[in-house]
Amino acid sequence: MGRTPCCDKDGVKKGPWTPEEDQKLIDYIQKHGPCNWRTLPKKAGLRRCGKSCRLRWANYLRPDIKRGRFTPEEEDTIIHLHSILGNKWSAIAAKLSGRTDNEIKNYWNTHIRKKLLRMGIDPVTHGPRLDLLDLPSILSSLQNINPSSLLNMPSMLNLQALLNPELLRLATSLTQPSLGNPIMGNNTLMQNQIQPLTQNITPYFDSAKAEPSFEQNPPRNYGVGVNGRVKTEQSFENCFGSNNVTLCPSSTSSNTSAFLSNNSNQSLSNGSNSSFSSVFSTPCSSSIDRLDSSLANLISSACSEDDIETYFGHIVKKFETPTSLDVCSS
DNA sequence: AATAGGTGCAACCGCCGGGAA
DNA sequence: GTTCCCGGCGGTTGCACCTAT
Repeated sequence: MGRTPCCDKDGVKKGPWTPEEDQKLIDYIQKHGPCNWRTLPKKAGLRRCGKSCRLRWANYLRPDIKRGRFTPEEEDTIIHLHSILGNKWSAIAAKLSGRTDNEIKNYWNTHIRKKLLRMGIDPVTHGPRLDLLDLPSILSSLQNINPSSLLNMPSMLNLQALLNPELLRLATSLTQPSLGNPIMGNNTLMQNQIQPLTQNITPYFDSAKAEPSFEQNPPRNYGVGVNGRVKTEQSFENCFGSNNVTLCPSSTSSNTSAFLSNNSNQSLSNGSNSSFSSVFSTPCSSSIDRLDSSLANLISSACSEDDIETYFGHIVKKFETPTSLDVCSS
């Protein structure tokens, strides 16, 4: 049995609200409060559906609604929350006082979404646009890594004071045989070595300190982060520390994809469309020297927390996604 | 000046979950 | 346990306005 309509369709007005209708609704709610939307229109003298009244009140007439353009801070908040919550507009609206879910949804679809697309960022995953990536070459180059090199992983974990925790997550993900990881297979030795070491990781990265406003640290431009803000020297020092790392601003430097497709031992400053890349300077930290060159290059190729997180997030996710073969074999 | 295409946003639609009967 | 109602949510539509040609 289907639901009965929320209102009698006959005689119910649709379309834009007139100022008179608005006033009737406001008057009624101010007098009686917003209760029982189904019966409200009749009592208020409106030829409208109760749902329409609720929407009009919630999205337009409510006195606590903030009008006007979204501030950069609000935009940052929306992007951040969307990366966590997805299209949960009401949940996002709950964190932004005075903004409605409808308003945020509209703003996302008309402004932020397009802005992210222009920046090469997938507005759904908040990772790089997969339609711009040569994913097969990325995956094939990863598969070319010598598995024995990953035995140095504990050394890499010693870098936790320097490196982005997302890199750490990547490294540990690469060693998870349970994820159908094509590199490690069922290497339980690796698992046994890595698992204990990853128990007590305390990343240096402090998201509260990352990416301070451009106004505070304008001098050097290291590219644009996911939220569109310009990364600065200070923001990277906040992420990685400044002792062993030199960041190289570059407009045409290699991105992770291009680097990985080379499966390289090379520096990364050639030919890419990445908004940011950086390389470790020489001398590298001694810890990095201890790593296998393939893995070291994997790490050094992607000092941008945004780049590495998004690129490898996709790759790891790819590993985690069961294929038809996986399903058959299990 | 005319008009086609793009943009922004209010409003609608269909579906869902929770709770009352 | 089932049915029904209500409020709420996310996706989509329609239209006014803007911009480029």
